Amino acid sequence: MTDKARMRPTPELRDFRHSLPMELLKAREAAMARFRPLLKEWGFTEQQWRVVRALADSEPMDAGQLASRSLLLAPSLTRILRHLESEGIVRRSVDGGDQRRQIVSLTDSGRQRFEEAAPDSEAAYAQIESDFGRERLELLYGLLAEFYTRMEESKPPDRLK
Amino acid sequence: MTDKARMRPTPELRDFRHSLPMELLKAREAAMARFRPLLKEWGFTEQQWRVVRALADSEPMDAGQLASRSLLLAPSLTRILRHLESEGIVRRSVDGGDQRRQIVSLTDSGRQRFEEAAPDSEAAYAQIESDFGRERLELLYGLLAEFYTRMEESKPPDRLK
DNA sequence: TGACAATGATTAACATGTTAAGCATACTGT
DNA sequence: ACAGTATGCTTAACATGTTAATCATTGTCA
Repeated sequence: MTDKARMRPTPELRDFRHSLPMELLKAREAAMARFRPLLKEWGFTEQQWRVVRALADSEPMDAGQLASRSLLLAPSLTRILRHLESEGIVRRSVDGGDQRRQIVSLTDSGRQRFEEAAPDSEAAYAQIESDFGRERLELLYGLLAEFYTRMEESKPPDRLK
Repeated sequence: MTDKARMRPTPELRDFRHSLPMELLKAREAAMARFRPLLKEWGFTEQQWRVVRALADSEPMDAGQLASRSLLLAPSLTRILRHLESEGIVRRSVDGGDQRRQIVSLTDSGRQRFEEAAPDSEAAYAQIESDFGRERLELLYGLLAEFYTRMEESKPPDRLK
């Protein structure tokens, strides 16, 4: 690790643009640019859509699992569920066995709204796949998965399981 | 586009976890987990640090370039600069040639605070590189760059140049 | 069983993300 | 010079990110 530093001609830092978090952010923004306007048409924010998708995938679910699967922190999820509930998209109830747990499920109307918006979302995804190439996309998925696996192995995190 | 849908045995959507934006987010979170606590020690948020880094890299700069290089939207940058200015970290002045432009530069104190925090940041980056492997990291950088290049080519975006 | 720690969710407070609107300065053509 | 438009930044309003504190319910163990 000092080896690399020693070989540098100057003690300057690496080019500040060579930052992994920023590169990941740029790529993510490039992808989201394909989804955001579309989701807006259907009345969902990016995060609301993640929640609805997670529920549509396997419902019902307690809030903890939901947070983890939709990559949201608890306080954000609390607010989002309050909003989605007021829109009649989700329903909350307390777990019988553990009064602390919230069981969340889609309402009929919620599932319907998901099914309306889903084809557009799928189309955007297919377009990305086509623009970037299926093989390269799979390679990228693999690298990303490998990356965060390594990160979690070598340093104990407490966030976003 | 309908071709692919027709070939599916069931009309179900792909596994909702197989979402590129979410995978990018997970990877980014895994990386940021190494930086956030450290930056907090030095009194910077992630975004404030991006701004200070950009300035330390090439100063002075107008607000437009700064937004672009630190991957921030204008309204966010406005608030962050107001904060950094009140902390005595940056200084703002109007461009002589174009009264609309803000020229932003680091104060001596700002540069000093950057130089204090930078080694920790570099160390965290070196650790990530070591944990994931230099070659794989380079491969990932390349794929990410290729990805957003493709995204920008095939669809005209107006965000985060 | 009764203090005590652990857990699941919410609230609080501040920072940022996101879109649209606003405002001042600069540019353009006539 | 002047109306019209474009540009650079700020404000506004709402949604989410982030950390810490709070609150109720559970689990533990003496």
